[in-house]
Amino acid sequence: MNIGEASSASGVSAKMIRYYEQIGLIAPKGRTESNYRLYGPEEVHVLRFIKRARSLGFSLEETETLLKLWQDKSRTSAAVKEVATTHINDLERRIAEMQSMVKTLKHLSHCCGGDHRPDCPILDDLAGENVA
Amino acid sequence: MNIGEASSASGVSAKMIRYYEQIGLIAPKGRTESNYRLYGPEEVHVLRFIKRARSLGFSLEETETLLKLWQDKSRTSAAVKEVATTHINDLERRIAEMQSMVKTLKHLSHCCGGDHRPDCPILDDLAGENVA
DNA sequence: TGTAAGGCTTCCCATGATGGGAAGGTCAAG
DNA sequence: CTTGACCTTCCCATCATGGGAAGCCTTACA
Repeated sequence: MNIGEASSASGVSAKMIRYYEQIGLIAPKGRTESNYRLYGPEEVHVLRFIKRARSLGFSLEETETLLKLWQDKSRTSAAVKEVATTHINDLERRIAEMQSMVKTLKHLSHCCGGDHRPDCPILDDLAGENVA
Repeated sequence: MNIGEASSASGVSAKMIRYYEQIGLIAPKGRTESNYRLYGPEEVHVLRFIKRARSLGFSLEETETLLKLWQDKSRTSAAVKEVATTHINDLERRIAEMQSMVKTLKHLSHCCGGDHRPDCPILDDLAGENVA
């Protein structure tokens, strides 16, 4: 199967498949005489794996680690769990940061008239004027 | 004041001050004979404004909008509030996405032994095997 | 059989916000 | 007068993705 078919079978764009190949994540099974990349069901499976990992927020580097663990039959589930746990902690840290932003912004918005007048506690806060 | 002083007075790195200048966010008050950038308290105030906006998660583009509104004495607070509201919605959407990832990952982690054995529901999920 | 359409190749560029670092000019203190 | 700390511009890297050009290949149809 060509790259276009592998793309629609996996949901990963052809552009990305080539990029993943470039960074060593996945190689085509071979090439045709005319240099077209060739993929089999194995490769599509790997592409789906990558896509699922990305959709759970894993970086490509983490995804590579997970992929290697997947292919390593002598892995321990502890090793996998550690990658996941680290990622969960990272996500939770970022969520907390954003929630803090939202909290501040909602407070400022609540205090802002939102009318035709120029007075605005949001701008006052950004300008460092301790009004709100 | 030179860029170094403006940097420590505002908390924005010299590198970033130059970048913000490049994209048209802030210009130095002038230059010395030897081409050094010169800043006054006004400019430091603007830099602090930018920094605060960034810390609330606004993009540089949104920050530019807010900066223009700040400097426009005939702005309406409604215009400012709209920028903030859009940003809040964006943050909340991203928070929800990440929370969904965390939820899934926590479930998978919970089901994962985390021991010396290779069996791992996390990998099974990534591989598309509907085990967990 | 010729041609047109669409798929494939590689290569370069852009994003957003930030940092690293080199090469070279400037300033202030000793 | 030298040294070190500052400043200048310029280029490169990050992370994951997309856009697009130039050129080759394949397939389908007239």
